[in-house]
Amino acid sequence: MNFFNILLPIAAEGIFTYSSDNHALPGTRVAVSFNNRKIVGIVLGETKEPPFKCKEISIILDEIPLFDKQWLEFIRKISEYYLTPLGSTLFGVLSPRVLASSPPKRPCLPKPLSIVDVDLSAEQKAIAERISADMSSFYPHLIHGVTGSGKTEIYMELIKRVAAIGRQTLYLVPEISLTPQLFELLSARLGIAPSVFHSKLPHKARADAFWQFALGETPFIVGARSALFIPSEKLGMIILDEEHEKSYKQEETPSYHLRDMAVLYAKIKKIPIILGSATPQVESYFNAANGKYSFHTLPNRIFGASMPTFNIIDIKKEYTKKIMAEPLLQELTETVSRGEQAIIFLNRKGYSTSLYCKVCGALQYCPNCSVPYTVYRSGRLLCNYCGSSARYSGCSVCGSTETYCAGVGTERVEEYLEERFPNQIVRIDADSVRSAGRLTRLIADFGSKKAQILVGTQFIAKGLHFPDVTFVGILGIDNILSLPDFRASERGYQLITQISGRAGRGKKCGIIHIQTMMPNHPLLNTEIYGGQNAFYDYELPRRAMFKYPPYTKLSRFLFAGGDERVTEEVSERVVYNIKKEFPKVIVLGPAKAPISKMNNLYRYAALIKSNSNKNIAELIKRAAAIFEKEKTAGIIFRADRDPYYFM
DNA sequence: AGCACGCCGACT
DNA sequence: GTCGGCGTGCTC
Repeated sequence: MNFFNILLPIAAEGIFTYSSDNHALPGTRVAVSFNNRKIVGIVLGETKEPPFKCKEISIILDEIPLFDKQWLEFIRKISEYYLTPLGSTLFGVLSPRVLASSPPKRPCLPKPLSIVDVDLSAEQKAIAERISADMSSFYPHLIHGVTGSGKTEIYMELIKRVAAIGRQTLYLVPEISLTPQLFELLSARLGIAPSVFHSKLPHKARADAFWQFALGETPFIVGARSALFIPSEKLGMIILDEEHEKSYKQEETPSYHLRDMAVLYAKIKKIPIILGSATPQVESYFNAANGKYSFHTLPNRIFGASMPTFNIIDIKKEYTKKIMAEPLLQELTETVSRGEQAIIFLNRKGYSTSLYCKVCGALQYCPNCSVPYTVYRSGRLLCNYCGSSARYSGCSVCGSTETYCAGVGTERVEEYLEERFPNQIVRIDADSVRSAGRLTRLIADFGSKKAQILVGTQFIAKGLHFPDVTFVGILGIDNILSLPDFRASERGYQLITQISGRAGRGKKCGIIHIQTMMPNHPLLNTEIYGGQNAFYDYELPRRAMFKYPPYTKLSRFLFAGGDERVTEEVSERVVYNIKKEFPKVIVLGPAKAPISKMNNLYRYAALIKSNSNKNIAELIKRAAAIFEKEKTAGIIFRADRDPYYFM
């Protein structure tokens, strides 16, 4: 009888011993009975007979190990870095259903399509050459290319070169359903229907795509976060586009950042990784500027399309309940009458961000969270944090039904514009694009010029290409710049640059109109947008001065519990001890989190700043141990390494 | 994670 | 008197 350590995808350490008469190599999948249910796990290795009786492996599923040593090492490193138990890590990176799926009986080779080649520009060609000079070692690259500079064409060229040496490319994008235009491009350049992988696919399709890539039947796969964890022996390159996207940071356990994990995996696999963005994250820019990544820049748009110009509209003086300032509306009217198209950006969905009682003035809050309800045109109230919804039946304080709305959302902008430009409005936000088909249709409507004006949230900031858009209106920038987050400036910069990138991609040039109450805010100084490095030259010294990344490493502790006083006390005891034990580390807090109650749990947070990664793992482990000792029932502790969310 | 066991509130 | 709420604990 042989004994094996099996890693199971469960929210715990997840390593259990099972026996078998047969032999199973590390990395092979096995089906076992666990707590009276059937579950598929991964063999970690052989072990000696344990002092307790153990169950037998039901079936060994693979002849050859599906997961190689490097993959297992990768998962271990993630578990160590984010201080997440190994089983939870496995559960979090690979869906148990995919893990349990079997390879299709027949290989499913990709369908060949006709190829449409383009000539790369000299700049594009030079970057492709430099990157492909060494394809067999770990080599991180950052391509900093302005919007419309043709980064994607470089990726296509590299995918071809990697395929030519019989290896595969993993192409990671932030939100796959938002890039319908990417599929056409990939098909046209590479001559095969791209294989895609993301968590919204039906289970069967997801399993098929997983196996297609794992078995090396397709030269590349386009995927969202979860695609990084498809094992592949022949993996030859990773591309991670829009590397600055904050959606790459996973909020669920393990709370990893996909960029950091992709770089780690490339290092383990000894392959090149290409990060691309028009607005790299400050940390990535810093890494590239310091030679940790190889730095490539594309300063010009292809086909000579010009960069847009800015128009800052100061609404301080004429601030009324008007949704758009008079000059903005006028410009919009002129744009539309010239037959050109416009995009209006606002980062708030729904009709209005707050509902007040007209009689007693009370703001109507979500009953579970310290957050005002968002109002929808349909009359529903919805909490964006806990998901609770209600129909308004009167003020929660005085019962009156007379209300007024403050704070504008995309639905309200749509309504406002619909009155002025009937049948010319398309709205794209998380509510209007519940399904991928719906999004494709809305994009097609705008692309075919059935509608002249597109209103939307962040959804419209990336990737879309409409040559006739010459007007971009940004309404919500003040909300973003005022967030209590050290990345607020960076977000503002990225958003303005990315949305600007939607204008003037054709022959005509575009104008970006920014409506603001803070016209003197440094991020609205157009010099910041005048050169590729200007923002970073402004931001890096500030990060250094206030001891923020990339100059320090951050972690965030969050304590949440049903009893406010008890939660606060526990957080104080844990943080007090940590401060005492780690005097060299800066610990801020604990303090009430900006959203002080969510889902009926009161929240306290602390921020840890340290000069290096060195002590952090130890510090977090200590904090968890102190918490275990100090906690009372019903209190949760979470440590988030490299946090991106501070609410 | 799931699933069982276990102890306190509103119903036939 | 029971149904069921989800808090705690265990799974090789």
